This record gives sequence, structure tokens and C-alpha cells, in this order.
Amino acid sequence: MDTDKPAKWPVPSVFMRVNLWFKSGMPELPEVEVTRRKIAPRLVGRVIAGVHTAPDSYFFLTKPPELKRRLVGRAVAGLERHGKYLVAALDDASRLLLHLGMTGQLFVQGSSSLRLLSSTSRATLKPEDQTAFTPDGHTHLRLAFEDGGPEVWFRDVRKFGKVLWIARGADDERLSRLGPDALTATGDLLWAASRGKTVAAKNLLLNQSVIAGVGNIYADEALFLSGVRPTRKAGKLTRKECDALAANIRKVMQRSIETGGSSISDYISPDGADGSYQDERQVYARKGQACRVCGTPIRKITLGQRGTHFCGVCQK
DNA sequence: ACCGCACCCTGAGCGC
DNA sequence: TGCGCTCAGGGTGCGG
Repeated sequence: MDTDKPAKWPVPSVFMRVNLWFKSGMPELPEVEVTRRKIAPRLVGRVIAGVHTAPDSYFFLTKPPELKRRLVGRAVAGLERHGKYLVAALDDASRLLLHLGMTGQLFVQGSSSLRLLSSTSRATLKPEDQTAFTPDGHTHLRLAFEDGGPEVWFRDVRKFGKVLWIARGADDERLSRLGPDALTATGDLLWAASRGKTVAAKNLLLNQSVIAGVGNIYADEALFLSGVRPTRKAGKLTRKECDALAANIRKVMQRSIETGGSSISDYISPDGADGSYQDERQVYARKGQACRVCGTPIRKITLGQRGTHFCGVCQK
């Protein structure tokens, strides 16, 4: 946050932190898992009575009219996570697939969170004036329930998120091609998947059919912790490096889930990045800052169209 | 088969 | 003050 300009309202430290989170808070596996844990108790066991949507867009892989037809009257039997996908099991054995994309927010009606406001509002609104979020044009899906309780809302500014209804017994390529979950990543898996591959190590980690759930932030972090340069050809990884990468992927994911869950009190984490893991980041969004291990400025390059951060000394 | 890259989208931030 | 530009990236799909 720019501290040179006077704020219209004294800015508490939490606001500054929120702004930092917003910059880098995109849903990867930990954010999706935290969202799942928070939303599941508010979803499972309830019967959908109404489906309200924003105008059709490519956000809807299943178009709104069909979505309404398929969902109304269904009870939610469970909420699972597959990589970065959330899958709600319905009582007729069909499924509702949700992906948060880059900016997706799944939360319960009545939530009030700074994250649901524009940065201007966050900076100027007095904390005591903050009220529960009301649906806006980015709120694409609202599920109402027969019990009359709070609705579950899906908001997504950039519409990179997805909603898809999957018929009973049907497979969906999005799910079936996912590799093992990142929380269970093993060196064996990475070793086998990387042999003979010329793709950059980072791009291998981002390939959801190899490991499901790794995104840009945690790929950079795991590579740093493993001492592997993101550009290294996957096929050149040693067995030990594969073991280290797998262990560090599990580590950063688990750590982020823990911190993500711990900082959420009375509202649902809307886009999942309310945790404090960003305080532990070693390289992501730290371009030019000193490596926490050797002091060398962190470098940033573009790899696979993604910002990629690494220490040129610690990562070989 | 594998790999690189364009594209979808909107808001923040910045230079002028 | 405001305009126009760049950047952010998950996943899909296509061309080489």
C-alpha cells in the first residue's frame, strides 16, 4: 500500500494486509480446500429450492436454464475437492462441478468481507459501516434452499471460474484427467512423470494431469525450497530433487491450509486467500527483494505465460 | 505425443 | 483528472 498519500480514513493494519492478499490471492489447492471446509457445513444436507443466475456467459458450462432444471429439488449429499475443483454430490447421483478460476468466491449469504468490496471502498469505508455483501453483476450463481436459510453464492469478477452439471454416471474429462492430488504427491510420481520430458520443471508441476492442485504461487515456492530452478528441463531432475519437490509441494500446501483456516473467524473466506501464508512466501511476488537464505535479489521471469520467481543462487 | 502459446476476462496500478 | 496501457493467471485448445 502506498503510505505517501494520506488516506481518507485512517487505515488499520488489517486493511493493508488485505490489500496485499488481494494482489496475490488466487485460488490454488489450499484456498479451494479452505473454501470447501467452510462451505461444506452450509451446503451438505440442504435441499436446493432456487437457482438464480447472472446472464449467461462462458462461466456457465451448463447453461442457466438447464442448471435450474437440474438443481432445483436436489439435496446436496457432499462436497469434495479434486485438485482445484469442487464437486458437490447431489442426491440423484449427479454432480455439480465448481471451479474458482482466478477470482472466484464461494461464500454464504450474509458474509461481510473486505474482499468483496472494491479497493476504493475498502480504503474509504469505515469498518463499522461495513454491511453484508449484496449481490452484484459478478455474482453469477445463487443457490437458495428449502429451509429458507442463508443462500450460497458464487461470485467471480473475471469469469475464469466454471459451473458444470454432470449427469449420474457420466465422466467429465476435467476430472478424469487430473493426476493425483498435490497433498499426496510423491517423488515416485514426479520421477516417473518427468523422465524424457523437455518441458520446464515448473510447467511440469503446473500440469494438472501430473499433479492436481499446484498453481503458480506454490510451484514457485516448492521449487525454491527444493533448490531447483524453474527453467530446468524436467527430464534433468534427479531422483533426490523429485523427492524434495514432492515433499515441499505437500509441505507448502499443508502449511497454507493450516494458516488459511486459522485466520478466518466469522465470515466465509470468499476467495480463499485470507490466510497468512503470504507472510511465509520465499520468492513469489518478491522480485528484487533479498532472498531470505542468501540475500541475493529475487529474479522474475516469464515462463509458460506465468510470472516466475526464483533465486539465481539458491536454485540450480 | 509433446510442447509452446494465444485466448477468455476485469480491475488495479501507473505513466503521462 | 482521466485516459490508455500493462499486468495478473487457470484452463482450454490449436498449431507446429
